[in-house]
Order: sequence, then C-alpha cells, then structure tokens
Amino acid sequence: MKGRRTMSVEMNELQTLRHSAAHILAQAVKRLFPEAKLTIGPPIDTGFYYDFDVETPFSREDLDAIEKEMKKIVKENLKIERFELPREEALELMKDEPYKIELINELPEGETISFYKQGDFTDLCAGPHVRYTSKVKAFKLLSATGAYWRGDEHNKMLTRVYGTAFFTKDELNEHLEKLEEAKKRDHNKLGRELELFTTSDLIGQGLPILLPKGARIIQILQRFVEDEEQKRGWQLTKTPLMAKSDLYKLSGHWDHYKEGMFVLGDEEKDKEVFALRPMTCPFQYQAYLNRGRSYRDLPMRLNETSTLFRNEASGEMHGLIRVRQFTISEGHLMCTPEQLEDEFKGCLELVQYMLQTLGLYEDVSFRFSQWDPDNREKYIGTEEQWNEAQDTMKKILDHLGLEYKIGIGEAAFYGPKLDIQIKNVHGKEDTLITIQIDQMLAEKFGMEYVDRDGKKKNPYIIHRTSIGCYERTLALLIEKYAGAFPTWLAPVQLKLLPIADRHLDYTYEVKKKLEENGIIRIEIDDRSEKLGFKLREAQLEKVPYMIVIGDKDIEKGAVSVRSRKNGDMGSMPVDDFIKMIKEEIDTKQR
RNA sequence: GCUGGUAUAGCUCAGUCGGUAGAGCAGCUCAUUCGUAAUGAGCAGGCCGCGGGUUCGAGUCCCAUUACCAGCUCCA
Repeated sequence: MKGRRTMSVEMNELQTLRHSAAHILAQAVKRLFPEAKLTIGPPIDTGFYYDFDVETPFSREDLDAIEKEMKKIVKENLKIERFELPREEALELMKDEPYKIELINELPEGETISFYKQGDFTDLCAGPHVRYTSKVKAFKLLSATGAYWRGDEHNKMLTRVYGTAFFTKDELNEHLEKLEEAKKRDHNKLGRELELFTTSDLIGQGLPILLPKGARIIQILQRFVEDEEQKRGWQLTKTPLMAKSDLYKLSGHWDHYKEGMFVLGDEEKDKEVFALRPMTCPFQYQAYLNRGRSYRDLPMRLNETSTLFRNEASGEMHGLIRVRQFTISEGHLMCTPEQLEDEFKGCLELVQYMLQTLGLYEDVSFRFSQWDPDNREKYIGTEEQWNEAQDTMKKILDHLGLEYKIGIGEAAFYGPKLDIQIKNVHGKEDTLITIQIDQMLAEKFGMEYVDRDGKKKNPYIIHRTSIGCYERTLALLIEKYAGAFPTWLAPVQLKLLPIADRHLDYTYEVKKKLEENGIIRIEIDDRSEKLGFKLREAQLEKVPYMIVIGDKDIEKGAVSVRSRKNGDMGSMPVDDFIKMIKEEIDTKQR
C-alpha cells in the first residue's frame, strides 16, 4: 500500500487531462454529428473513452474527421468552466439528452448537480477538468466499437470511441510504440508464427490445434505439474469427459450453467441426455463417494489433468486465452473445518511455487471474488451459507496477509473464489488460477465423513488449479518471453549446425552424446546453407542454443556454442557444454 | 450473442473504373561446402474463405454464411 497515495496524485492529474480530452471528443462529435446523444466519457488506465448514441457507428474516416475537429477545439483554447444548477434547471438544460436526464434523475436528493462548459459545449460532469482546452496537447483516437449502455447487454448498444492522451507528444509516441511492440508479442500472432498452434475453419471457433512444438511445451508443463502435485500429496484421477444430465441436475450446473455446456441429445426426444463436462467437480466427488470416508481419510487431495468443454458465445473466443475446449490442472480437496486453513495455504503455496518457477508471479494480482446478493438467481445456497463461506475465506486470506481486491458478482455459482489475475500483453485481465472454498456442493452430493465423535459430517471442499489452464498459461508464457522460452520449456532446446557435409558424422556423435545425457530436444540443420543463414533461422526460431560444428571443433573434440541471449560463447569441450545446459534445465533457469 | 472491421500463393501484402491474377519471403531443383543473423540461378505454387445474386463479364458490386481481429457482454 505504501507509495500508493503519491501514485494516485500523479494518476489523477493524468486522469483529469484524459477526462478533459473525452469532453473535447464529445464537443467535436456534437459539432460534426449534432444528432449524436451524449452518455458518459471517463478516463481509463490507458486513456479515455466516450460513449455516444448515434444512428450509424463511426467509421475510421469519421474518427479522423473527429480528431481533426478536436485539434481545432484545442487550438481555440476554450476556457473550461464549472457551474452548478438546481435539479429542475439541470433537467431543462439537458432536455435533448435522454441519457443525461436518466443520470440526473438518479442523482440522490441533495447531491450537487454540476456541469462543465467549454465554448459551445456543456456536459453534466462531476469533474475535475483542466482549465483550458489548450492543455490537451498530445492525444489520439484509437478505435470505435460497440458498448452497451451501462454495460448491460439488455440495453441499447452505443458507439464507444477510445482514445489516449498524455502531457507531452513524446509520452504519447512512446505509448503508441508500446502498443505496436505489444502486437509483436501477442501470443495469437507469435504462437502461430512459431508454429505452436493453429486453427481450422473446419474444426471451428475456440478449438485450437496444438502443433508439435506447442504440444511439447504443454507436455513439459503437465509433467512438471503432475510430479509436483504428487510430491505434495495429491492423488491423480481420470474421470469421464461427459456424463448424464442427472449429474449436472444434482450439482446445479443444469440450472445455473446450462448455457455454458455442450448438451448431447434432445431432452424432448431422447431417453438419456448427456453433456460434455464444463467442470470436473461433480466427477471427482464421485471418486470421493466410492466408499464411506472417515476423518482419517482427510484431507483427501484429488488432482486431475482435466479437459473441459464450455460453450462460450461466439464473440468471446481469443487465441489460446479463451477457448471452447481446454485442459486444466484441476483438483479438489476434501477436509475437516480444522484442516481448512492449512490446506488452503498449501494450495496457495503450490500455486506460488508454480508461478515463481514460470516467472509469472511478479505479474499477477489477487481478487477475492464474492457473490452479488442483488442477483440471487445466479447462485445456489442461502444468504447465510454465502455469508459464512465468505467470512471463512476472508479470515484465511487475512491470516495469509494477501493483498487483494474484491470482485462483487465474480464468485462461482457454488461459492466464493480467490482468483489470481494476470494481464495479457494488451492489458486485458484474465483469471489464470483460482482457489475456491465450497461448503454447498458436499451437502448436495451427500459427501460425508465419520468424525472422531462418530457423527457424520460434510467436508469442506477446496476447488483449485495449480498452474491454471494449460492453453491460457501457454499464451501468457509466449507473451511473457516473446516466444523465447527458458531452456527447460523450449520445444527445441538446441540446434546442431554442421558447417560442411564432412562435419556430419561428428555432429551425429555429438547428438548421440547429448541424448545419452537426457538432452533430447535437438534438431540438426544439415542443409547445404551457409552458417550465417542457419544461425539466422535458428535465432528467429528462438532456439536457446546453437551449436556450430566445423574442422576446429572436430580437431579438439569440442563444440562452438552460441546462445540465443548472449551470442557467441566460443569453443568448449562437449562435456562442459552438457554440464552447463543440464544445470540450466534442471534448475529451470529463466 | 451484440457493434464495427478483415478474408487474394505456406507467410506479408499489391491488384486502378467490373474486362479473366502479381511481388517479396518461404518451398522445390541445381550449383555452391562456406566459422556466428539472409550465396546464386531456375522452377513450381491460386475454386481471390465458402454459397447465392446482379452483370455480356465479378478478386472487385449486393445478400447470406464461416473464420479471424478490436471492443462490449460473459468467463478459466
């Protein structure tokens, strides 16, 4: 929390500038499109936006014209003045702006109703703003998209114009360059270029094909995760990918998650209807229910590398980050109330270890995802149950000293979550990992254990992932490392580059020796190309090590090593290189 | 699902006013056997996303559809 106050002051000045930029945008739109209706236009992390209700959405040409008009307004150096009005007069002033009237009517009694006026433009606004339009020197309009009024899909879709603004032109240009850089790191572009994955029109949306290199990385991650989970007392299950609707009716999915499921069959016509699983919970519960359990069986930690299917709406898919079929490092832990805190901590420690090893820990933030009491139909359970579950979770989080923000309405339908959030290269935040406490499903499924006192009780259940969903994690790793994976993760760890054909025999000898030492992700480039050409290609493929083999190396029984990161490392005995790379792989160096 | 945009060779892109398809890179063949980021020459490569329509004629115009991109909604 330290330092945040000073940060927020700096941010406020920038936000004020951007907020004023949004007003200048609205003024320009009103001048060029008088029939446009105003709604809201706040500053955001990366700039600002303003939502308009217009007959036809703005085209790129419209944006260019609007931007030109904005520059004029800046040049006019209009004074930005605040004034206040009583409610009646405020409504009269805004009589042609239905959205503003809606906003005014919602202001509580006694609230100040303030306006900001600059030249021919006046907007309902709490402020603050810069004093003159000329202060807004460095700005750019970026895009026009659709956005629902008040973020509700049942409302009308408005036209949102995004822009950004900075104090100086240099800062603006730097920001625009960063946006360009981000495009190059985008997993969806880089992942295809590096042949990690592809998609096919015939297979469909949200169903990526992992190519050999991408599948290799996921295999490495999966082995790492499963081994680490086993070390920490988790037991692997393999449960079916589909089940009868009966299972989901019991779990609550049928009532609360059916939209998100692929249902096989027709309830009207077929005797039995199946559905592909969107979550693993009810399946692993059946493993728990295999026989009667006692407190001696607890905690029971069940993990599974679990493929899930979710019928996401068509506009929601994105590369490997949002897909319809994915595989997750899933797990469910059944324990007694006394064990809950320690077990939760254990789950968190596993996650932290994973994220630290992958190098993603510095990029994540925590979110305590709670239910929305105003939206009861989204959830199972009673208010008492929710309050109890959230209190329990809050206590644990506070004991752990975690810094977190609260997400109202972000809970699962069966319980609150600790979500570990990460931003992609474009700044869009997604959940990477989740740890949840569930007091409701055990009861629904009749999961019990016999306690010391001989009484039957429902266990607490922790739902968790340890590395999250493999596809999404891979996406974040591609962006984190710009495709240059640490050697332990690299799909091809080294390339052997013989200079001429007469070096081939020795090259195969070196390959064999490496393989005998467990270094097996090797390629040989035996094409009759010049060394520089082979090196360039290997470098562009982001292979960690390039091993050059020529006369000098054969003479000395050595290899010439070039690292992706540091360039030419000179000649070294084969054994020395093996020792070096093994050490790097074994310690999972970044 | 909603709003907008895009779709031409494996990739990046050009293609004028509607007149029958073009480049660079990659690929293949040949020559070259080379020491730390591109050797040269030649060849081949296209149902212009898919389906309709308008037209004498459609890569180009219209409609529909699929996929991709940005955003909204939703979500791991």
